[in-house]
Amino acid sequence: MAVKDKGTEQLIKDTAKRIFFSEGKLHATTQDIADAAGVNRTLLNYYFRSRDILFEQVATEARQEMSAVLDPVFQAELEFKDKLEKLITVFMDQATKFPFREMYVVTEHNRTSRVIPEEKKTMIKKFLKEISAEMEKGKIRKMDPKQFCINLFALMAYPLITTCLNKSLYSVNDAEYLKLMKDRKKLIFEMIYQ
Amino acid sequence: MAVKDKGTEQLIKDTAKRIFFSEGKLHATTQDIADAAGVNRTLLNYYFRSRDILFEQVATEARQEMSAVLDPVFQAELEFKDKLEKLITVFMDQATKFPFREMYVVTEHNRTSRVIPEEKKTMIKKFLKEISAEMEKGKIRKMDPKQFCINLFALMAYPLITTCLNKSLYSVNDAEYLKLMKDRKKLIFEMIYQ
DNA sequence: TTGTTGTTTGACAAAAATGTTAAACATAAT
DNA sequence: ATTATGTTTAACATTTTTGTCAAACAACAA
Repeated sequence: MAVKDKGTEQLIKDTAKRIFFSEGKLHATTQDIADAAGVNRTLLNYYFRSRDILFEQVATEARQEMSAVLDPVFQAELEFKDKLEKLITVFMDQATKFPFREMYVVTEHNRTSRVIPEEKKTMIKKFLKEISAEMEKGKIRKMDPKQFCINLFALMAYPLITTCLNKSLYSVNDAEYLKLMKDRKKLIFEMIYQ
Repeated sequence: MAVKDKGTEQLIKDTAKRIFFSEGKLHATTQDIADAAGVNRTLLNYYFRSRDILFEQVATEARQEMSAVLDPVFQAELEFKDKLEKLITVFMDQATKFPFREMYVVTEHNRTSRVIPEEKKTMIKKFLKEISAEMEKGKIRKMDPKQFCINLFALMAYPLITTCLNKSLYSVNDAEYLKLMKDRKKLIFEMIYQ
């Protein structure tokens, strides 16, 4: 029997997150999740009433977990350089564990066109200002600061979403690809800063 | 009634591609597709026998269309600089029309771990060699050429997948985002070359 | 006209996925 | 031992999605 330390409810959520965010099986059924968790499917209904509620809760927690990790970095009182390094480290560690979590949020956003809270937008605007300031200092190539942000997240997120495909395309094994991803932290920083 | 010039069979495939690759509705049912095409759902079975066959055919054609557009550029006898510019133009035009086509191929690849044909790998190896040569010439920052490739596709593909989310996050409208994407062609080139 | 072919439709059947219920079970408190 | 509480299970019901089929239809040839 699987580990049920934190209780069945938590086990079910953790399993759903693993299937969605780590394995990228976006079409998983409740039966798939129950099987992977080693529990009776009925328990998903017992704890979450319905599939939709479970999925919504998982999506909500995904957003919260991302915010909990990223927001403190965005808002930290750090030199921009240090903030950027921190951001890259933190984001890529997360994206290594849960490469499809952002993709899940994106497709959910497409489906529901959920509203982004104002404070989040404000936070981003402040970050964009910091980027602009850094451009003035000549530390970053001049461009629309939004482009800088878009570049940053593209460079971090995309290679982990396409891990499986890339390993095939470039004929590298798991260890080699992991090494590539590890090296990227420094590489991305050097690419966009100074 | 919708345009059925190219015949119902083609209309169904085109509609499926639009829903999957342009709108990013990866969970679409046969009924969704039939409705969007304005035809009776039974016709999907009449022309394609089953949902799986239709979806597989759509995936196969997606790969073929991407190859048909990209391979000639990869294999063209051009200065690396020109090849790179061409690649960016061609890829981003495609990705603008079908932002989720690559994502579809990726998730399909995850599901089926389909084998990449040897000639494709060979083509990529040759491209990686060209990248190495360009690094020797000092035209590209030195790094593992695979990283260069990964960077390139990340910068091109990701912003279009996350269009909807980004428009919300950065508070820009459709026209402004389109402009950003248009400007990216030049921006990406300048970022990774010279 | 009649027959032939391919296409389209609605009614129905089957399969897949989700939801509900009552009963079994475990555990601890009384 | 009994009751109470929360958890788990199997059997069943419902809903959703997919597949089949016979009949209707259209266009055209004999």
